[in-house]
Parts: sequence; structure tokens; C-alpha cells
Amino acid sequence: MTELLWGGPPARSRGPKPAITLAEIAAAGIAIADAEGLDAVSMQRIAGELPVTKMALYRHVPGKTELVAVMSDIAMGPPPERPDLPWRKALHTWALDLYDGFTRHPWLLQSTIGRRLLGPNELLWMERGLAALAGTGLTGGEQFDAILVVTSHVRNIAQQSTTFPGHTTGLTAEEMQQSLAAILTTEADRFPHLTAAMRTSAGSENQGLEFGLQRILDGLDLLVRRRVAVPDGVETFPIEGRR
Amino acid sequence: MTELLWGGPPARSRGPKPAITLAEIAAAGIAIADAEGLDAVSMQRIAGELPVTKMALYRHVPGKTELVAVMSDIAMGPPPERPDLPWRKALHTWALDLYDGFTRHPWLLQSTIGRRLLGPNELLWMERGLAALAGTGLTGGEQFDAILVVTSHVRNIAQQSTTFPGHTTGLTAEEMQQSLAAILTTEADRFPHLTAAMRTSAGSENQGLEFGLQRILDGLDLLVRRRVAVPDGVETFPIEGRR
DNA sequence: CCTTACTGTGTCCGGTAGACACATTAAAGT
DNA sequence: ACTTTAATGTGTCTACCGGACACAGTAAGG
Repeated sequence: MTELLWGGPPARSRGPKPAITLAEIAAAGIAIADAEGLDAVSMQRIAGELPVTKMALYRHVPGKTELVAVMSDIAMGPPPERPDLPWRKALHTWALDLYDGFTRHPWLLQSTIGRRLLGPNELLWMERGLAALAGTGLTGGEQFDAILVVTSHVRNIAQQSTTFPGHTTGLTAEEMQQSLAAILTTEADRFPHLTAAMRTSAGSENQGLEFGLQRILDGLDLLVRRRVAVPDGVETFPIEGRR
Repeated sequence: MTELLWGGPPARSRGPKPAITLAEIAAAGIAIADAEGLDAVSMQRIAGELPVTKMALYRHVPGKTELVAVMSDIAMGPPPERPDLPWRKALHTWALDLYDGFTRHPWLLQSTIGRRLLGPNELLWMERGLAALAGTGLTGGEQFDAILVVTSHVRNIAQQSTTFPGHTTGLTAEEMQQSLAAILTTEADRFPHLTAAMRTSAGSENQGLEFGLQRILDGLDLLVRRRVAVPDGVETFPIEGRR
């Protein structure tokens, strides 16, 4: 499995020339997932796009799980090159780049959840995120946690704002808003704060990405300033509300 | 569909007495999902736990999607009652309560993604989260965005730390750490910051929940203080890095 | 030239969600 | 009390899915 993600094309020896390559299989899968969603990707369907039958795919890939992992790493691609910037701006553009990737391939939100083997591109994204934080004085663990919280936010905003192609069980943002409004007309007394918040939130959609990002960066900034003031990492200024 | 989530038991008229109720179906599904994961939940399997056949379930539920929605809202349950607290402590305990729910029913992380119809319990969680922020001077939209970023963080931490029962395609945290270390032994030069961060992060696992939570709360606190200073919401003090 | 490793194919299995026709049940209307 | 009618549960059927496995053909190495 690690070989699939990290190894190049396998050394060929005897036997018939393969009619297809792993890269072609992955490309076909990515095309289907982009156009019709991850649920539309089946071994049958992929084979239909290639000059082979379903079972031939298993000569190149141990199973669907592994294939999706390869597809995911390829579709994610490496992070775009960016000039060196102060950590905050660097992490900010990193987050926007990540968001871009998820909107280009919404199915990545489904295929890259949970603990799994990481591919070279995914690791490269992580590397770039950590690079942004390298000079901040945060410990390694804190750096990991920091890019994790940024990634979480980006993922969930993308999850919420993206429309999934072919995903039958998905409402549009309007349908959701509408059904919520309908419920609140009859149940307003059970949800007073929700009702109130809805009234003062009209027209302020799609601000979620920047809003959360700025809060997180503000919070990180506070910590970084403390770390710079006390480089050995001892916590000197207890902050109200911190455990 | 809305009736399934929000309506009580349907008014019965003619016909045979139903052998099962929606609540019983949902309870059976929840039991299976808790024990063996969401993937183990099938109509066949649920029917096996009840004195009916698979197709009888479709008399009570339009499809599996809707059934999982009902299961999810029931399993999530209402948020626990908490005494009134300052907004930061209130939101903090709210987040920990949410985390608790996700660890009790890990499959909720799979079943409550994306845009979907919201059930009464899910809305009650939202109501409580907004209630915590009611006195902060944030606009409705900002309140929504704030609880969204907290929820995202809690979800992703739970996703990362929870072990899913029966989920064959899931590595343990050790396996993942191990494979990462193995890769870095041969590819260390491609990922210098990653390698460095790994060295200084030994033993600092499972701090991610509190770390991200405190950063987010710190960031929100900054905004709230600005809002209190200028109650009409006009941004008077431009903060470095904010767009 | 023959052996051997490798590729692609067809068949088969157990599983999934759901459509649909059918018999049965029990309440409502007469 | 009898008939009508709406609702319930069942069994059968279709169209998929991932994958195991045996088999035939191909091309390179000895």
C-alpha cells in the first residue's frame, strides 16, 4: 500500500505489457468523482472508461480503498508555490489554497477523513503548513495542533458551502435555510436565541471562512507573542479561561 | 421527511396495528451503529433485530437516508443542562459536551456531515451554543460562524482520536505514527519542517482539543472585546492581518 | 525453444437499497 | 352486523456493489 502511494511505476519483467497504468486508473477515477461524485466511482464504472474489464483493475490495485487513497493524493496535488511571508499571512494563504483544492475536488472531503496512510502530496501540504509556523517559537506539537485546527475549519467550511455533484442526499443551501425558517415559524419559542440570531444574520452568508480563519489566527498570534516573550516555553501569563 | 424528525407518532386510523414503531427501528439501528459502526447498519440487519422483515421497515421510513437522520438526531440527544456561565466558559463546556457526544456515538461524525435537514436535538444544540454568545455583542451571523468554527474543531478532533468499531479501513494512531516515521527515515530531506516538528512533539499527543479550543476562544475574545468597546458594530480598531 | 512470470477475462458469491404485487388486518361508513 | 377501505407485513425481483478464483494468452529470460 505504501508502495502504491510512494513508489514509482513498478519494475517490469516478463509477461504481457500492461494495457493500463495505475496513473490512468486514478485519472479515470478522478474524472468520474469530479463529475458525478465519489459515490459514482465504482470498479465497474472505472473499467468502463478504460479498455479493460473490472477485474483487470485488481492487477494494479489491491482494492478500492487503496485506489481512492491514490486518487486522493493525486487530486490534492502539491501545494502551490508561494513566496516567503510572515507566518500569519503564510498560514492564511495556505488555508485559502487548501480551500481551493477542496472546492476543485469536493469528494476529497469524503475520501480524506479519519486516520489513514498519507501520500506524498498530503505530506507536502503538511510540510508547507509547518514551514509557515517554523519561526514562531511554537513546539512541534503545537505546530501540528495549529495546522490541524486550521485544516478542520477549512474542511468544514468547504463541506458546508460546496455543492456535491450527483450527491442525491444533499440539500442546497437555500433548501436548508428555507426548512430552518419553516421550522422556526412553528417552534420559535423553543429556540429563542436561534430565532434572534437568524434575524440579525440576513445577507451575511459565506463569511464563515474568513471569520473563523481570523479568529484562529488571532488566537495563534496571542500564543506566539507569549512564546516570543518567554522563549523557553514556560507559561508566565495565565490567561483567563485557560485550563 | 420533516415529519419524521419533528412529528410525533402518526395518528393511526385503519389497518393492522403496526408491529414496530419508528422509535424501535431507530433504537435498533443505533445499537448496531454503536457496536459495529455505521457501515454495519443495513435494512436487512436492522430487520434482523426486530420481529419483522426488511421490507416492513419501508412502511415506517421512506429510505435509509431518512432513517439515519432520525437515528442521528436521537443518538445526539439534547445538550446537557448547564448552569449559566460567562460566555467563554459556557462555550467551552458546550464544546466539551459536544465532544462527549461524538465519542459516545462515533458514527455521528459520519452521519451528520454536509447540508441536511436538522432535527430538534441538533437545533437545540445550536440554540445552546448561540445562547452562550447572546450577550457578547456579536451579530447573528458572527454567532453562527463562531459556533461553526468550534463545532468544526470538536468534530475533527473527535474524528482523529476516536477508534471506529468495525471500521476495517482504519489505522490505529500508532500505525499512522509508525508509517509516518518510516517514511521520514527515507524522505527526511523532502520534509525538513515535518521532521523537525516530529522531534519536538514527542509525548504531546491528545492535547489537540484543548489547544485549538483555547486558540479559538482567545480569538473570539479579542473580537468580543472590540464589539463591547464599540457596540454598534463598526470596526474602529483595525487589527493587523485582518482583511 | 521452452519455461515462467505476469496480464486480462469470465464466472461466481454474498452483500446492498429499493420497487412492486399480494394477502391480511382492523377501523370507518353504512 | 356487514361492507368498504386504508394501512401493514411478506416474498419476489432487479440492479447494483466489491471481490475471490480459475483460466487462457502473452512476452521476456534462460
